[in-house]
Amino acid sequence: MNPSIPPAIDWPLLIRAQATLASIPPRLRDAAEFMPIAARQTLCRIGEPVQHMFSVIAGEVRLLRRDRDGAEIVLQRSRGGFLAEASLAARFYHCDVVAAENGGVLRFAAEVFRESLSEDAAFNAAWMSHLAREVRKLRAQCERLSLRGAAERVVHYLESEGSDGAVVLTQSRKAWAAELGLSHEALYRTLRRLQLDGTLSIDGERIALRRRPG
Amino acid sequence: MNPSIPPAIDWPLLIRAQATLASIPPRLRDAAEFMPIAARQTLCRIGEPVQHMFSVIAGEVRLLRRDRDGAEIVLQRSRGGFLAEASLAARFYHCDVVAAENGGVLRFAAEVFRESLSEDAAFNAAWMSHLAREVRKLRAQCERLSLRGAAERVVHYLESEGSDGAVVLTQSRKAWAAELGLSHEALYRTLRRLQLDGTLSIDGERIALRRRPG
DNA sequence: CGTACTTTTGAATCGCATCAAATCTGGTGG
DNA sequence: CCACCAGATTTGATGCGATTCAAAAGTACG
Repeated sequence: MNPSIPPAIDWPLLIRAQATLASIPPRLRDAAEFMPIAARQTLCRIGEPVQHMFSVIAGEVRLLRRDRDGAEIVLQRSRGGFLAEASLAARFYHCDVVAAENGGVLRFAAEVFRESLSEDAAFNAAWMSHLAREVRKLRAQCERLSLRGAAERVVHYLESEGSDGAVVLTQSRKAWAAELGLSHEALYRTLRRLQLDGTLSIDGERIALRRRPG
Repeated sequence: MNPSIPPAIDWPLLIRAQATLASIPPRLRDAAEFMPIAARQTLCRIGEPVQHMFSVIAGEVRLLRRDRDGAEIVLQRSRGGFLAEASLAARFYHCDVVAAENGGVLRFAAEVFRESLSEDAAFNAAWMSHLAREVRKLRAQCERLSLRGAAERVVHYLESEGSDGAVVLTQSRKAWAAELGLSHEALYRTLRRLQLDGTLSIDGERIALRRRPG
């Protein structure tokens, strides 16, 4: 909510704030740099050699690719924690990494990061389960995009991404529509329809699945 | 191509045959069991406690989930190497694992597998890059499913999964259609159209993107 | 206070899903 | 070896739902 750049950095606070960061070994932590970022700022581009890993501290950062028409496709959104995890094992970035709003990231040298993974068992384990979580999330996303109708995708999203069938959107509905593989008009109409037929309860940014009477 | 069950197992051969298997530590290798599998055989079900990791040696094994209509959604296909990697970090399977054809898998006790990962650095590194590859693959799949038209998905598949724009299908076109999020009829018609307009060259199971004269 | 973007609704169009049905294929058992 | 069967492949007709184009109203931000 506060897009301004922190004047001084409370490291322990920042680092304790996120699960994976909590297990970062001291050596890697000391080698990290805080980087304020502005909306639309590009952190790295597809094809560039991998030199850094990023962890989002504030704001939102996205992994983007573009189709041949130049239309953006969002591959990942992060509002906290690491992103572009797969690039650690690659030589070149396979996506653009772009800030969606003002905020800040921690920047780690890829080389030091890799060394830390092999030296610190706890960090290694945390990273591995982080990757596994990412795999599960992506599988859920693929499953959702395989569904035919707009309504089915919305419900699937609430069931798999929400807690107890409810989510508080952290993005515009337009952006949500893109994530669901729908036009924004289709999403608006679907939400309206699901609200009217009693499937959903919508209160501002909070969208919840109503328990079926059956 | 040979779905019959090997009478005796040439371990070194099998294990050297696959990249990730090559770095399996001796202890884990010795604890592995070869398991012949028949088409449609279920290796594990969603919700069951995770007790084994599987590596496909012959045939094809799939990760499935079902929507509420009971229609299958294929989350992963493997014709060699590990699958359901994310389950290693989980307590319960989050998908069904089912053989698509006759073949065989190696079965590893999950507990021993986890211990080996923490004890053997080379194996750990191989597993990590395996996970990273999976993440990239899934992102490509999501990107593909976000594309509007059938033709665009086919072309994207050839560009991202094929070598130099060409693939040799290892599955039926019907199954491919499901993977692309299309009905099989739509895929047949799209292939036909792309072949006629010169975008594709199709020769049995080999499907290749023709170089544009532009 | 203006500008850019999101949200919302309407109307027309198009592509894909769906249903139907014929042909082809590989594998099974008699 | 052939008849048979299940599933894959292929083509046609139809309808629906999502996209697209258009435009108005609402909202955030400098």
